[in-house]
Amino acid sequence: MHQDTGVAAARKLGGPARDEMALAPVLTALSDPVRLKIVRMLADGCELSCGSFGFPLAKSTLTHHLRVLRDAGVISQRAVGTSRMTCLRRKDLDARFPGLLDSVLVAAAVAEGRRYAQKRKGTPLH
Amino acid sequence: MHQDTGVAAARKLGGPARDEMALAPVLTALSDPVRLKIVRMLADGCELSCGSFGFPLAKSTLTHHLRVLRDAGVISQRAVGTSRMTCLRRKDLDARFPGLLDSVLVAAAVAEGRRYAQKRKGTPLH
DNA sequence: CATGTAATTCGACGCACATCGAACAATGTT
DNA sequence: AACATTGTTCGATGTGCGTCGAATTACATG
Repeated sequence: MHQDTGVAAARKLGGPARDEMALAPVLTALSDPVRLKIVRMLADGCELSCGSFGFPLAKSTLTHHLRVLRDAGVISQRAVGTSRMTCLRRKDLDARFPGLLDSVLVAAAVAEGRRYAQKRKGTPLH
Repeated sequence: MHQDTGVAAARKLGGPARDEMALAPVLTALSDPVRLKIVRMLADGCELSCGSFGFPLAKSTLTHHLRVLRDAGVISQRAVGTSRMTCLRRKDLDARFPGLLDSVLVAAAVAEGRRYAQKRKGTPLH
């Protein structure tokens, strides 16, 4: 089958191991508006299927973006039926790059003119 | 023929105003290894001339990278003799995107295997 | 088995970017 | 004035990325 080809590779729908996550790919992944939006949608810990994002994009384009995020280690995906559920690898990200994801999420909210209601507890939005 | 986005295109050497700084350009600027290195070199508040970076790059390439950083609002430059002194716009960055720069600097240090010696004290040098 | 749904792979296209060298401009220095 | 130092601007080039549509795989269900 397919086992880690040593460096990089990022096989297995899971992406790189925590220690193998590099900074540049993460920043590159987050620097695209579409991908940043994806990350923001997943920020509350939910799992979404590819079709649930609702972007006006070709499916192949979405697949591409999700692969960039996955290869960088930002998200992970698991197969459920014919779908692929996507979620943030928040724990790994926070462990590897403390504070980075949070500050990017805050910055994204700020840049959008909104306020970041430090959720992650009682307040369920949408 | 080079860009001039029309929207506040960094007309003076100072780059965009604090409120006009956007997130994507900042992340894009930081996602390049050369530019990230530049930012790290400036992280302690020092001012550096273009020649002081010591990169094995053509001067025009360095100019390009500095312009990307400046247009994003990450650095500012001022003319001193025949040199251009470059420094981080830390205050503006921290005000606009709280925690972002610090977490990126920490992440860069982590990704390099080193430790980040939180050398930020209350002393506003210069 | 046939049909349908969900997502990936596969070119292909256009644009943006990192890089370079050469020419230009601005500012010292002799 | 002539020269040296420091950066910028100007093409040019190769690579990578975002986008698409069409073909393909994987799974579910009639």
